[in-house]
Amino acid sequence: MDGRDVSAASGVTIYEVARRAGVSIATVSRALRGTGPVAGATRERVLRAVEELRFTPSRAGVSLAEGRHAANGIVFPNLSGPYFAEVLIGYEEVTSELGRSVVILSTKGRDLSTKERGLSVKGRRLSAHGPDLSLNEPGLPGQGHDAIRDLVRELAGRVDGLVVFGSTVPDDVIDELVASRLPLVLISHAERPGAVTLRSENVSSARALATHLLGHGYRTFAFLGAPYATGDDVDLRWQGVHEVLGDAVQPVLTAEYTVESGYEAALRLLGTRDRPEAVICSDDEVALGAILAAEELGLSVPDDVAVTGWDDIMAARHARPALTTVRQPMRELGARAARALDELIAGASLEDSHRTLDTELIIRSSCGQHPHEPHLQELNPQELNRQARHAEESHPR
Amino acid sequence: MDGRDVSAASGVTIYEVARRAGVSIATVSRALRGTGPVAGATRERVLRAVEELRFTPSRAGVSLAEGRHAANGIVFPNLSGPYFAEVLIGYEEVTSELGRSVVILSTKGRDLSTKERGLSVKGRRLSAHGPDLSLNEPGLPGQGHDAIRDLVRELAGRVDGLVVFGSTVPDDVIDELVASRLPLVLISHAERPGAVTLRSENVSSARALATHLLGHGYRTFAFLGAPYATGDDVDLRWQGVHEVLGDAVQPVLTAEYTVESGYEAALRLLGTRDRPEAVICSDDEVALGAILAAEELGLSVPDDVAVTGWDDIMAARHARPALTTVRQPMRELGARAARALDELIAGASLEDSHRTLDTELIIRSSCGQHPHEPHLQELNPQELNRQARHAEESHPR
DNA sequence: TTGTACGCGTTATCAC
DNA sequence: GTGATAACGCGTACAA
Repeated sequence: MDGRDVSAASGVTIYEVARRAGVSIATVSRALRGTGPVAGATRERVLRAVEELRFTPSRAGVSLAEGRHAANGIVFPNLSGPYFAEVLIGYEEVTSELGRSVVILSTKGRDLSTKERGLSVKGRRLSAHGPDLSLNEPGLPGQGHDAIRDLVRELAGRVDGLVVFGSTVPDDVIDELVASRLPLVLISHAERPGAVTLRSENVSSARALATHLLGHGYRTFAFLGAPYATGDDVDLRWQGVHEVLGDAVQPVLTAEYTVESGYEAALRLLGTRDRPEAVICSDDEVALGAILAAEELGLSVPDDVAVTGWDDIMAARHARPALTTVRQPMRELGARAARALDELIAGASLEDSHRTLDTELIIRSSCGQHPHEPHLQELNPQELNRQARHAEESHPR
Repeated sequence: MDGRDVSAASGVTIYEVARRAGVSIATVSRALRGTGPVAGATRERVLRAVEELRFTPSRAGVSLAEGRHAANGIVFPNLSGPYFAEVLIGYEEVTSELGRSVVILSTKGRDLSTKERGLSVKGRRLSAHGPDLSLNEPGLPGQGHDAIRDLVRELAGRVDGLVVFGSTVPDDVIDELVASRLPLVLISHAERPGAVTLRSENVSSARALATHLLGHGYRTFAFLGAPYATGDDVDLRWQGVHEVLGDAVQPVLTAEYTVESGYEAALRLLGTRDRPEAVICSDDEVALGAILAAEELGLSVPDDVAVTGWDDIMAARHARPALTTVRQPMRELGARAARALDELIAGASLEDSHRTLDTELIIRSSCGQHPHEPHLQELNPQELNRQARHAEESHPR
């Protein structure tokens, strides 16, 4: 407990350096950060003293004096699975390139509690069936809510700006952050006045995907996923799909966005005689689970049932059958969020900027043999002409 | 650039709260942190003022005054692939539970440059063949080295302690950290005086794995991996394998520990007529790549060639064939590192503590039909009795 | 070119 | 129970 050394754990202060170099602390500071003039000889002495004493400026001292942290934060729900990790990679890379540290916060299973979960169908909401969706230990309502609020406040206090994934932080906490004028970028969150939002496109990609499946001749569908809040990615994907397929698609909820959850839900869904011809999954991990379930049930994908994913994670290409999916630029999402945040911090008033990144429909074999385009046209001409952008196995990056 | 508000971006200071509540800043501080006595009525007024002004103590001010950051750091090479992400999950969870923030630093492709890469065979080193292993843009030697040093110093300056993965930070930088008396935990790094190290067991697990494969009757082997520094995990795995198999195992280097790298290297390795009967991979991702390569070449796994991995990532269980591997407790590794670091920060002098976590040999189908134990015994009795701990598909966690 | 002195926002030690 | 006030380590006008 001699921990009174916030200065890089070395305890050496600028005063000691100054004394050793025979100058004032102002000169040391100038010599070190190149602000203001310093005579060559003086600089030499200072640098030598710094070297000998292994001086590193105390981060807390610098932050206090500079009025900034030189650190940015990011809030995500978890790191299991490739999606958030990929976004984080892009975010960390750019942020660190900009000379700022990265502070992370995972909200894990902490419940937002005030939200109702389900899929919205034209205003109404379908409640979840299947396993109990309360992933948390039973407790007072709002418990996780308050815990998250505290954690986010703590984080907000030590960074110059924050990136927050949709559905990880209660909206009133978001509002609080906006009100505090903390530079804020929301990823995959409904647009919000005062905050910059960024996401990959969902609705029209979903329409294109659904249309493609119609072209295969499928007529009964299930949408497999665990949607959370209105306006989040999966909710939008559902909307796009539902728009094209109407009552032909049936929503089925999983507990989480994981392989295991997808497997379990698909096992139930495909175990019945009136199983759908195609299962559109909220994301690749759920889809991989669905493929496993089909295999378990002795069903062939895509002959007995077609399966599609979303994201185009690494495993999607390596799955058997290779997974038809919608590729979204995960790393770029993180990278762009980092840059937008940096601009905000620099003072840019790009508030109320809402950017959407393009996606790409990746047709592989899990949705069946690819019919000729002309055939597709017969089914839904105008829809197809507007959207469908495909790519056969064009390598990412 | 009105950024002079390091206090949670709100700009409200303890002085304003004090004035509004009609008390001194000392009382505000006491009321807020429960140190020292405060009259009930006074406390009420203070708390109300805090609420009304939305006051949050400036993190920089607190850090300076308290002499600590309430944040811990972690340095890893990258986040692509499940391994480091899983360790980070465990680390973040415990650290955040302990009330501390998590600052991350990814060294990415930055080269340590002074290291020679290869596999050590009884003192000698085999240089890498295959693709050029310099993953970086050509540059001055030591360039990445210095970049990492600066980044690590920066990180070290804003945390109370650091967890560092082996082979991500040059040894002299590690020594510098140790010398600065910054609480430090090294994961999968050779033991180092003054630093706590933590890792999963490698050598004897590798021996058990090799022994198991011998039991299958295989007689020619390849060890597929991209070893980096002496004493890192893969180096130890190689040592264990080599100890049992001797000249029957041939080391083959990949460019990275990724599916792609494993695929490419395995494609070359298995494309020849004298391909090994079994490929022992440094980790699951490389192994998944090897399986893909075999498939590409029309070879059956395990009938034509056996493949094993290491780690037991999620995909290992779902691969086809399911991957025989060595399970290591990735999340627990991160969690334990966090706890050890916390103890160090709290003042515990568990320096020179070197803990090794147990692993578990997971036999699945990628190494062939499982022969009866008695048969194994005939081959290498004493070796087996000492080590082999198997488990058939016992679910992790 | 260099030094002095103040401010950054808290915590904590004393007196009162 | 409460209030001055001295650290904490650094950046930077301003003066010299």
